Amino acid sequence: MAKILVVDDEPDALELVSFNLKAAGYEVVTADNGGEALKRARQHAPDLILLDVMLPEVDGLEVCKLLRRDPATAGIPIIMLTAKAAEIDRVLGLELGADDYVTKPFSPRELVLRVKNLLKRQATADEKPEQLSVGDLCIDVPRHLVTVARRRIDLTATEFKLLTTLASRRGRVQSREQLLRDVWEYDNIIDTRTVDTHMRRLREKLGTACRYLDTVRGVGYRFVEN
Amino acid sequence: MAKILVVDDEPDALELVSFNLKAAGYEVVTADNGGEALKRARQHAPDLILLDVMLPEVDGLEVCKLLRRDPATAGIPIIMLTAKAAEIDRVLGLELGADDYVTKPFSPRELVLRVKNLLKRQATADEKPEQLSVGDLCIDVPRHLVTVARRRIDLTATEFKLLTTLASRRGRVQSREQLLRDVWEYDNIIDTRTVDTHMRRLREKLGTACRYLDTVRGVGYRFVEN
DNA sequence: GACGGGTTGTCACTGGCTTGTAACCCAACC
DNA sequence: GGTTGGGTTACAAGCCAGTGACAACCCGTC
Repeated sequence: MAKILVVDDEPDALELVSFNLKAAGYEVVTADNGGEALKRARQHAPDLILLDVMLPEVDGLEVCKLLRRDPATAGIPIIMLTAKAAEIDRVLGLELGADDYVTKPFSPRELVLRVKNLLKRQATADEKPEQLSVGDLCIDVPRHLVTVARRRIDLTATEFKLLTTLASRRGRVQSREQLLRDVWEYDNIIDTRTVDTHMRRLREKLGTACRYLDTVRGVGYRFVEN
Repeated sequence: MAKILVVDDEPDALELVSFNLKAAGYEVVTADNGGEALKRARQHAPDLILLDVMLPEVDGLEVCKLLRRDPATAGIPIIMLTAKAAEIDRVLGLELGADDYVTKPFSPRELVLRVKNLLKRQATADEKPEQLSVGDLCIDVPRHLVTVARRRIDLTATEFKLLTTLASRRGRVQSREQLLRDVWEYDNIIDTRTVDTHMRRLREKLGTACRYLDTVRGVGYRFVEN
């Protein structure tokens, strides 16, 4: 199962967390200071890091920053452990890029739940193949290329993003609000027919391949499952 | 609002806690010994349990362990009440999996605060299951797909929401008013036969699977327990 | 800076499906 | 046997997605 690096300078806390993670079936690696943490992270390539903010010498925030800077560890999800809820949500999310945090004192069960959740999110996010293809439709994301039955289709930037967003969540219905958030990056959702219009253009260009795009009345749009 | 099970053998303490929780708007169920606690927990499926450590016969620690072992109650957050702070934080966290503890004597205000906090944490951590399935009926929420015996059933948005609302509260009767609030998001409840009509359409489309939908005369509708 | 092609967001219109309501009927309960 | 409450049928209003048109905008070129 997944390997987790736990970083904390207090032996008791380290023990508490390790015990519970092991009980939940995870493999655990520990470190009791920042330098050690960086070394272990590179060495063991854990699937997730639990990082205490309060550490002697190099503190947790710094460690987090360094982990993110190193390409070898930049992709590893991090959960920060902290005593102060107030300070954290500002600094953490924005500057450092931790993925979640748990405030002390925490219940072991909650911690394990968070770990589980984050690993799951990671797992689903990870499967980001560069090429999506279904039937005779093929989408090459980095090349920004779409083909239907080997014939190239020219899409605009928005159309392409709309298509890939739908295709990457194949089978799941996406509401118009969801699409506006993810494709257009609109925060405040205003009522327009923008999504519909773009779907129409997309379908028109896709020709026969438009059969992969479902409308779910009253809900949104969906890329067919198979 | 949330339902809380309070377990304590001293009537005064029980009364004090109950009173304050009720004042804070919670529904309260009580038990004055371990056996009773286990029974009530299974029976009422509370959202949180307040558990005194010192109980006659089966003590609180044991109750906690047993609650965790039973799948029906394993997911319910537990706050332990104890006189001794020292003993608890190690034992508790490691072996038992309580989520928080409060040392006696406590201020009612603090207790309510802890309860509120834990419920909030729970709410955010809780992931609702994406797929509901009973017998040959399968409901996939993100895909917006319903199948009966592998055959796909086309439902309208309202029908789908009605079905998932009932199915997610399996076994519990939902009044028409409740359904109008949750499915239709109506504030002011007017007396119509809207719910009935939709139930009829839903049953018609579900075919044989309509056996999962009960009518409870004079009360409302229910998705069968199993 | 003016022009032109391409892209994008908004709007009005429309047909069809969804949905709320009323009327009627039947079954269960008293 | 009356009454209550839900099932059933029918229907009109309203909503919703598809569509065509268009103005605003971006961006490269002249």
